[in-house]
Amino acid sequence: MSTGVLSPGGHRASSSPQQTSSRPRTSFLIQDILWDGVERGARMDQGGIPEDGEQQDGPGVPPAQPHDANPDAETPPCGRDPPQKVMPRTPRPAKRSRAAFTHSQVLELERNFSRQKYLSAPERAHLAQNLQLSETQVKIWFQNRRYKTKRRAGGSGLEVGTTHKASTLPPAPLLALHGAARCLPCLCYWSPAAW
DNA sequence: CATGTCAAGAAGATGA
DNA sequence: TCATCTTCTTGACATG
Repeated sequence: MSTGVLSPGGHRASSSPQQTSSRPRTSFLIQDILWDGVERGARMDQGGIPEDGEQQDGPGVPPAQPHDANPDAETPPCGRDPPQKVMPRTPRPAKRSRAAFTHSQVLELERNFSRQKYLSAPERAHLAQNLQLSETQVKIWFQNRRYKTKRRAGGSGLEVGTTHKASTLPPAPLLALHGAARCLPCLCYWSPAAW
């Protein structure tokens, strides 16, 4: 990877249909990870979201202190951001938590994504730093975003809405939405169905 | 309660 | 060998 964007063709496992043989989903691994989450459970009460030790990039241990850890996180006007859902406090071993990125974080991510679908390591690092997220989170976010885009747009033309019915949207207007989001505060939660 | 979304986990594939 | 990719699944949440 030199500088610049990783060309999608650079890596990419083409479109090899992976034998989706019933993979033995390993829930235990998650628990394993959350193992120490038990301790974290205490912390979870605070924000509802645990923190994980950041690791360079290693999959497995999710990083970060996203969401509310972001000073940038202005209370979203109408988003689903509010990470502090009054959690009844779970006595049980901390479950896998779902980090909710803040409005501004998502905005920035989206903005970057609309410019480049692939980030180089330096770019990712920079973005992560800017957003106060871990590189892993940024990486995962881009992965998920690409996949989602593909699925949604992918349906475009072909089996639209085989699985989803949200196929009714134009595949691209990320930027357009961004602009709109800036103008319309309530778009902060760009109706998910509209992606 | 059913369904959808999201972030992340995991398996397999690939290029350097 | 490693990092990253794609794809699918899982688990937590949100909403109708």
